[in-house]
Order: sequence, then C-alpha cells, then structure tokens
Amino acid sequence: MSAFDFSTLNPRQLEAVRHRDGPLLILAGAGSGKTRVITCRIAWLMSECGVGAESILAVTFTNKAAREMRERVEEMVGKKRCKPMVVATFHSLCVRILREDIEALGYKKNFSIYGAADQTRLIKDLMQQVDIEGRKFDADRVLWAISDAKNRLIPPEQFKVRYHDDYEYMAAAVYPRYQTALKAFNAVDFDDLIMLTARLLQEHPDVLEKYRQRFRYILVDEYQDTNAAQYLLLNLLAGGHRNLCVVGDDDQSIYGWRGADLGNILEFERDFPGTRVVKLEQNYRSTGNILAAANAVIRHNAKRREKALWTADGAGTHIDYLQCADEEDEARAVMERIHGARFRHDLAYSDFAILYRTNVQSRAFEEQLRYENIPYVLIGGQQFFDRKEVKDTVAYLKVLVNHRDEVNLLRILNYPRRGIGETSADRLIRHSAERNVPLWQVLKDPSDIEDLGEKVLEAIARFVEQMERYRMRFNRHGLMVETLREMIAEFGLEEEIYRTVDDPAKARRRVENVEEVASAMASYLEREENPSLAGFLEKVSLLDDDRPGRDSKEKKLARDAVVLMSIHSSKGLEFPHVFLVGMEEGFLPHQKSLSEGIDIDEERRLCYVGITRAQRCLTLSNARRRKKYGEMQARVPSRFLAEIPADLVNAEGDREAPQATEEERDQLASKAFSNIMNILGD
DNA sequence: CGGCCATCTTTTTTT
DNA sequence: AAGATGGCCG
Repeated sequence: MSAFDFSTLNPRQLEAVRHRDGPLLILAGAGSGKTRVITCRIAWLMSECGVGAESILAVTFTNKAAREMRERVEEMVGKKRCKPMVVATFHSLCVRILREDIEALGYKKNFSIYGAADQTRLIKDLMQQVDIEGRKFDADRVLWAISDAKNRLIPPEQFKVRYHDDYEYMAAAVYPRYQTALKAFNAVDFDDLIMLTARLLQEHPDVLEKYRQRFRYILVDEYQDTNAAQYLLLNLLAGGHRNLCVVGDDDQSIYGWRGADLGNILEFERDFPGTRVVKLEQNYRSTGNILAAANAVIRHNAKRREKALWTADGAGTHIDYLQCADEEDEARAVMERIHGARFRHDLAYSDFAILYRTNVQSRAFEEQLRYENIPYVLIGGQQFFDRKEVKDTVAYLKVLVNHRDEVNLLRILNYPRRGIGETSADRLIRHSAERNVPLWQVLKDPSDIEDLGEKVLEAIARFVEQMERYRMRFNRHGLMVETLREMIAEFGLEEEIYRTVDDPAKARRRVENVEEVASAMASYLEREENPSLAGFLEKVSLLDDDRPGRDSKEKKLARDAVVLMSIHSSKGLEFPHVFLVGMEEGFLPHQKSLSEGIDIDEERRLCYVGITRAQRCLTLSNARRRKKYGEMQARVPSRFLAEIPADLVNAEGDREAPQATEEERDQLASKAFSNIMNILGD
C-alpha cells in the first residue's frame, strides 16, 4: 500500500515519479507541477523502493526551493525519516563538502566565504599593484571576467585573452594574483565553492568515492541553469551509479550571464546514454489565454526543445495592455487596476505582483504604492549588501573565525578609528609582504617594525588583545548573542555611526541594522542544533534567509501586500494577478543585450517566465517616455508585445492623449486663471 | 589624519 | 537625481 496518494498525478507525472534507476530527464514546462513530481519521486523512492533518506541528494538553486522541497517530502513520509536526506543549493552542498575535505586542496577548514563586496575590495587592491600607470579600471568588470572564467572551469594559468579588450588583459594579470591571495587569506569566493569542489572530487578519487557511496540518488531542480562547473560536479557525483534525475525547462533558462549552459539540458541524453525523457506539458497554473500568449512569444526562439503548454481549464479573461505616458503614469495605471480588480474579484493585496526587468524600475511603483497607502513588499535588490554597517559588523566576526582573512582584517583595522592610520597600515602590510608573514602575525608582534610610533603600537596591542578575547569567548559557544552585543559595544560600532552620520534618523536606522545582526544570530541559534559562529557566518554569506536586515522571502510573501520584484526572482512563483511592467525596448529586451549582440533569446525567455507567473490575470504595460539620469527620454514598446496575437489582448486606449503633460497643464491653468481675471474684471 | 566640497558616473538579472 | 569618488584644506 502506498504511503501517499498517486491518484492526483497525470500519466506523465506518474511515469517520472516511478522511474527506478538510471538517468532521467524531466522536461517540465512552466506550471506543470514539477516540484510535486520531484517531491513525490523522493517519497516514492523512500517508501516504495527502500531507498534510505541518507542516500538521497536533492539540489536546487535557491534556499527557498530547498526548504520547500524538504518540507513537502517531510509531509509525505514524516519529518524524522527525512532527517538524513540532503536537500541543498549547489553552494551550500559545496560548503558542506569543503568544510569536511578542503584540506586536501591546501586550505583550512575555517575558510571564509567572500561575497561581492569582499571580492571587489581585493580586486581593487590587486589592480593597484598591477597597473602602476594609474589607468582606471572598473573592478567589477575585471571581477566579472574572472568569475566567468571560473564558471567555465578555467584556472588562472589557463586563462587566455579571447576578446582582446583591456579588461581581459587586466583580468589575465589579476586572476592569478587574486587566486593566490584568496588562498593566502584562507578564503574562497562564490565561484570557488563550485569550482574547488569539482576539482577536489576530480583530483581525489577517495573523496569522490565517499560521496558517490553516500549519495546514490541525485535529483537536480532547474537543470537548465547549471554552468560548466556545476555540470562537472554532477557528472562526477553521479558517475558511478548514474541515478541522476534532472528537471528543467530550456525555455526558462535565464542565467546565461552567470555561465548557465543551455547545452547541458539540450544534450543530456548524449551525456547519459539510455536516458528516459519525460515531458510535462499540462499546465495547472494559468488560463488558456495566458498560455497562448506565452507559447506565441517563446515560439520565436530557434534553439529549443519543442513543447507547448496546454490547460484543461478555460481561456479566461483577455490579457490587458496599458500604454502609458511616463513612468509615473504607468505606476498610477497599475494602482487603478489593483484597486479595481481587488474590489471586483475580492482579492487580497498579496494576490498582485508587479514584475520588472531591472530593480531600479521598482522606484516609481514604490512611491505610488506609498502614496496610495497600499501595503507592499520589495523582494530582492541589493540594498542589504550595500549596508556598510552590517558589513562592518560581519567583518569583525569573519576575522574572529579566520584571522588570515586579510580583506576583512584591513576593513576593521582602523574602523572605528583607533589610531592605526593609512601610513601605519601600509607599513604593516609591507612588512607582512616582505617577510611573507600573515598580517595578523605581524600585528601580534610589531615591535621590530621601524617608524611605528608608541601610540600606534599601543593601539595595535589593544586591538589584538580585544580580538583574542572575543575569539575565545565565541569559541566557548554559549551566550553568543550576548558576546556579540558586548563586542559591538566595546568596539564602539554604534557610537561610530552616530558620530559620522549627520542625519539622526538615518543614523538610528543604521544602528538598528547593526542590532539586527544580533537578532539574526539569535534566530539562527534557535533554529540550529549545533550552532557556531562559523555556521552563522555561512548562513549570512550564502544569502540564506534569516540573515540580518531583512525578513525572509517567505515571511515577506506571507504578508498581505503587493509584491514587487524582478522577473528573475519571480521564477518558480505564481500570482493570481501579474503586472509585467516596462515592456519597452531597452528594458525587455534589455539595452545590454541589444548593443552587445544577438542574444535576444534569453530576453525572450525572460518575458516568457514573466508571463507564465500569472494564474488568472496578466497586465502588460509600457511608458512612452521615461526619466533616465534625470532626463526625459522617448521609449519604444517592446518587440515582444508584437509577438502576442492581438485577439488575446484587450488594449486600453492610448493613455497618452487624455493625460496632459506638465507643460500643457501649466498652460491650461494660466489660461483658466486669466479667464477668471477677465470675468472678475467685468 | 580626517572632514568637506566638487565632480563624476550610474543601470541587468543573483547564488 | 543621487550616490560615489577624489582632491583639497584645516
């Protein structure tokens, strides 16, 4: 007897769920119930095939997807039984493996994970060493070239300049130094997590064998988003038993810019001969009209596996199209729609999502939502990482865990300022480089460095003493939050904010953010069975939820509020009413893809992903003009709009005409004014 | 050494 | 328009 109900699965889904051994490719169109298929399949393996939970590895791209998947399997076969099962993102899986076995690669187990800010800082330092002429290079572009190489598994010594632009030459010069520095600092960046794990498994057969024994059934979600490094990793892990089940949709591949290789899913059968292929095309999410629009758009892409979504439900209402005067008008038009639809269909605010291509587009909508007193949540964006005060606090913790972490050590060395100025820091760094002694060692014994004043030496000694003290306190575990609060107080992190930020309201917000690091740690401690400072930092660096400064994505979505987010972060979600805004050339397709060549296909897939988020209603909109860099610019409607059959669309008359421009309004007003004056004069 | 003012750039998407 | 950077001055 089955422990759960198969009867609600359609024949295709059932086939996928009950595939036993060997490679399996599930081509799952948007809204075709793929998460259900994966979770049912795991449950089926466990309860019907006697596969132990410890043998199962499920890999996703986001923490949210991982959490959701685990919960749903737990519901089916029981929480306790699922415990040994590993459901993780690529990145957290790799951290797990590296924490255990990275020493084989010459790193230490307490390695730091460098995020974008750490990386940029390091790259900037290294660029200064390389380019003494002082030509200015954008560190992020150099970093991007290096990251791209890592995603393609190209080590520093094999990096070749392909496009012969300045940035590639710069990257070629910086990449080896960057990688050497990371290792010296006992740090890995995001791309290293994958690349180093792949290399570890490739170069150490004993380690590989261990994980092959362990993970006998591997399931991968969103396979179309895997890059070369992730591909190699999966091939290594599944190489023995070949029990690899991948689920994906080539039409929803939207991470090409991050190295995702569509070839991985398009050529899966070639890589794994004997693959069973299952196509899921029945859609359980959207109305017929929405699907027809989605199909019509994506049909224009050349390289794809043929599939067409269909639904057993009706056509539904027409797709709405709003042509607006400018961004403010667009925002107002969306508000009107929300008010109207909410009233007519008795919807909650959380039934509406506003999706856009770039995060800057959220602004006009935020303003309007606030003006109309409509609750909303903003998901994604980078605000959190840019919060200097959070990074400062975390930098202290990172150094406590890994004192070789020089990027963060330099960040806090004189912050808050303690009298170790730039000149002194330079002397310390030079000394460290000359003797090849880690900076932290130099700080512990700086007596033989010339030209360091008595005051500076005192400051250094005090700093070292404080750090050692807190390192010991954190190592004793227990009372971590209290320790952190005392640390923040002793180093004067909050005072420094009050001292440097003029606007008191702003200062208070920032101090709150620092305090939120402590409360994030508190919630981490509650949740975790074996908590540690290193574990907390891992959560923070891996963008896992419950990190400081923001609610989890789930928590935000649970609130009754209109949701604002980029199309990218909307993947995997669904909403009764979706507004796909900014349907203009330059946004969708994005300017970058227009000016840099022919890869319009990924933009079209993005459009497809946006459309297929909608369950009942879809509203498309664009503006005729838009403010950019403070200046008004004319805009052209997106070419993708023309790809949607006109009979599916209900276009509201051009909103341009009835909306007077500011100038016209002024003219009308002054005309009215003089009329009144004339009448009064009579 | 630190703070203030002027000039300059910015906008893709994120684990 | 706004935030970041860099130069200059106290």
